[in-house]
Amino acid sequence: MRVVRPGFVPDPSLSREAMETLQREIAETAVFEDDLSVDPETASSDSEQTTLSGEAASAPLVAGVDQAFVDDRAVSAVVVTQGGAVVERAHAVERTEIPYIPGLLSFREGGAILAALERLEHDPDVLLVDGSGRIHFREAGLATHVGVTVDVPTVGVAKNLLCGAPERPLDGGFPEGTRVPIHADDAIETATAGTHVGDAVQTRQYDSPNRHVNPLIVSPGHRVSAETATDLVLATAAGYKLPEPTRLADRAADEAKTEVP
DNA sequence: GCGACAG
DNA sequence: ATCTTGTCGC
Repeated sequence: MRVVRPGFVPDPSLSREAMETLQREIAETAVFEDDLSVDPETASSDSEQTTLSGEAASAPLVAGVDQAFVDDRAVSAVVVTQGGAVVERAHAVERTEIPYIPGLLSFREGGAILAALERLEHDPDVLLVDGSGRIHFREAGLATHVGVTVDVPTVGVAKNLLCGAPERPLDGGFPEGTRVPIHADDAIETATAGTHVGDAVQTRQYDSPNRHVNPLIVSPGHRVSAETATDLVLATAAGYKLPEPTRLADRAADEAKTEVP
């Protein structure tokens, strides 16, 4: 897949000020409503499906994107899946020009991700990106930045909350399938306080008391609503905390990392 | 000045 | 994210 909005390609040489200005522009362009060809119910694990009319329908292409690092190099891996099966894998290695700065992650990792996406022969119907989407100070997290730049539906899947107010405390975890709404707070300067910007999602939980799994933080990246973003994550999770496409991309990045000079 | 902060 | 063995718990 290709860049559709060249002006949004993350440029690490920009000043912090310019980066933030670009993010506000990206947020205005982003669509936090459903505009995708994926039905979460058919996104899970049985590859070929059948429609009500008996027509053969192929499951949507759901891709996972994740990065690994080796010194000043970022390795971005993309794994495209369809009904749980791997359709294609691609990865790219790019130098990181700036350090990790909360709120500006896309300017550090975005370039490598776009490079990996451009090597894909199949265009995913939706991308699960590691990190935040709309749950961001200017509603332009990594998932949103990437989604808007290539104009593909994206979902942000993070392990920690960047900002925003959970409807209930997230400590201790919840039963599997639980979703706790996260609302915009003062830290999210571009949204009206109270706006539903994402969910804490419990994709997995231990049976007994003592130990517990923390929920994932899911938010819309682009062309996906908060509800659908969570539906997709729950539908593609298969017994583990991370959704399958993300887990696959995770280890693909680690493998690729091994072969980096 | 203090706090808060994805990967 | 990354550096890393054992260890606690199911």
